[in-house]
Amino acid sequence: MVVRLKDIAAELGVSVVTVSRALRNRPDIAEETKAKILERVKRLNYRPNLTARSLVTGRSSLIGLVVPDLIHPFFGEIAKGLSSKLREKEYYLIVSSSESDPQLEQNEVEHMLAHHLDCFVVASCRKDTDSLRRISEAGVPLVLVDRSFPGFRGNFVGVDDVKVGELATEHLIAQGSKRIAHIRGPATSVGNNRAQGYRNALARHGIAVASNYVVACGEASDSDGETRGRRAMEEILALKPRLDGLFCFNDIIAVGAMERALEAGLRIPKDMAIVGCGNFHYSSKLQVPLSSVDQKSREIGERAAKMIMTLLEKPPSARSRSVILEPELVARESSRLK
Amino acid sequence: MVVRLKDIAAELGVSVVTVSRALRNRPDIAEETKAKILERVKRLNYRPNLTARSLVTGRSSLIGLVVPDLIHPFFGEIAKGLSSKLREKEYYLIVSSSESDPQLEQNEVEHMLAHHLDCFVVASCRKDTDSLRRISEAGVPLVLVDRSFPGFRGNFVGVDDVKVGELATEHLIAQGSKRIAHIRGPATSVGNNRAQGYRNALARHGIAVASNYVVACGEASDSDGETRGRRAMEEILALKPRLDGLFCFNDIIAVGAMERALEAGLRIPKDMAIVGCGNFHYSSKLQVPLSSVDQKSREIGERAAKMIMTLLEKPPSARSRSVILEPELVARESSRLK
DNA sequence: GGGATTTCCGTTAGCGTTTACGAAAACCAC
DNA sequence: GTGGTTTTCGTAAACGCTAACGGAAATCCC
Repeated sequence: MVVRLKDIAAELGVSVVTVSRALRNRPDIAEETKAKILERVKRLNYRPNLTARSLVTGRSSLIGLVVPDLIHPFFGEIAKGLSSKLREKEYYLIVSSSESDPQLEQNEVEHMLAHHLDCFVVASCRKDTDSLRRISEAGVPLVLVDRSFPGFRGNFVGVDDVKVGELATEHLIAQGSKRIAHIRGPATSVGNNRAQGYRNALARHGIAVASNYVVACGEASDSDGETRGRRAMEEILALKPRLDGLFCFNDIIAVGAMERALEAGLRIPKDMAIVGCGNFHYSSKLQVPLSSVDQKSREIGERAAKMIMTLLEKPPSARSRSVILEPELVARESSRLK
Repeated sequence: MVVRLKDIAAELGVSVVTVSRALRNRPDIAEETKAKILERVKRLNYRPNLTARSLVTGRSSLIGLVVPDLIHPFFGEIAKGLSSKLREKEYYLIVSSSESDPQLEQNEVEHMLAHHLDCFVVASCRKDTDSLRRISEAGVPLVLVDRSFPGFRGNFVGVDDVKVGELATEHLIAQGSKRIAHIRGPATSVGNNRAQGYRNALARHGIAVASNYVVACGEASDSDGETRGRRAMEEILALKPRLDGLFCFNDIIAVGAMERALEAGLRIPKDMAIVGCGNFHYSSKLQVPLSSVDQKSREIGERAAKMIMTLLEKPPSARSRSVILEPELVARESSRLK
């Protein structure tokens, strides 16, 4: 049924190894026999069994991607960027969603380890670095995306999240907002850094940071991000005097918050200017087009792919590399006051 | 470094096969030795090398998913549904995006075949069935999702697209629209069936179908779906007398069309009621919340997963199975006239 | 208590490929 | 031509695991 090296070898009266050599373009084979073999290979539509190859070479051509959510446009973009670059080198992506469940993430990593992947790309949803450590212990290269872990040395590709917070907040200040709230994300590097950026910007402009201006909305997982945004907005609406600016951890939360604010009769941006983060492709089509800080998701995927390829092709270096991309503000109606 | 069957066997003074038996819970092993082995396995954190296992069993625990676009919420949902169900049986998903490029799809299928996947799930973007045929010839089970091919017998999971067109159009008629346009999709089963449903509904209500009421927008790939929607709307705006209803092939196109219509000064739904398809999660948040026919994307993924599991666990039956899900209309403001 | 089962475990072979090594053939210089 | 080098190919072993078989020990039955 399926053609093997052996079949081609038998047909041509050469050894299996010779065929293998022709296929991998090895130098120690005569041009003439190589041509003969390749012709037959093509005609029989032969494809090497990568499982067998993997077993002996120890390389699977498989890259594992673990993200909290496959639907989330941010991770979708990363997957797309990764996939398109990896394709060129015939690497394939095996994906898993942790559903923002730390235990599930750990399980998935454990299972994927059994497949002997060449590299892992992980946006971890864990508080600790247990799953990352397991990967490293297994000797598998690892690239973190989006979320870094202060205590964990490793390769990383992501955006400068402090800058994200600064950019958004500076923009709100520039537009004239005086009392600016922040609906913050979870206590990950991302959530912390964006909040830090928010505080930096306020401090730089001599604005005192009122602690009740920062509202936590818990794990901003994506199925209920909107609901969380709505709830957070209710807290904000209760504050006196009324706030006039808001920076949200991400666009999903911003959507929920904005909806709630509109329901409460606020005019956006006149009564409250809002900036989100993520610049999801639908953000421009909303009831009030949402200003957002672009996280360069596509580029994160592409740069991660590039990093993987050097990781796998160069001799393994102990040094870990970081790529920190610059975020970019996309101003739309939700914050356009001037 | 990494633990192998051999290591455990040596440590315990038993044969490799015995350890293998304990791991796979085979009957022909004493409870006592099994317990002893499993304890050691756990302590050493052993995981079987699935590559090696795959080579001998011929089963990889890997399912291939080929879709036109990873960002598209529809396919994202399918991937999520698939992944969550497959996880239970420890199958993993290896994904590839064809970027709506038929040649690329063919290449990707060809490459993935080399990985000896247990099953393929494909939403093909080809006009012919060449890539599907290659999969079948290789003896790999195949489940088509979303798009079926009239000439091709095979397993299928999707929504009843004729019904989709009927549902949308009937709804517009019920809302009082008299002259209803359709921005149709590509000439695939999906595009054709939805257009057919549109015509069915009109015919059923004795409304003549004007051929220039149906506007083709070409390959509705997703990066430029909006632009295509805008362009199609321009054609529609040029028609006299002005149309008052529109059914769009999908929500992305609908977004573009709607934007263009609003720019032209039309009020939606008053001047023109619009229904899209796909019920993307952001459709409800648009400038004018968009009515849409839900295609049950999540369920498609889950049902496909279920189908795969019976395909792989039952002895291979020659009969191919189809699961046709019922679409559901979600009416929102863009079509609410009464 | 002897033959037939049953239970348990080991030996052998093989999955399809690559790596390492060695040998034959061809070529070379003098 | 002889010795050495280069080119080209084949043989053997291995990757980590499982399937198939067979044999020894324990158990059973009457």
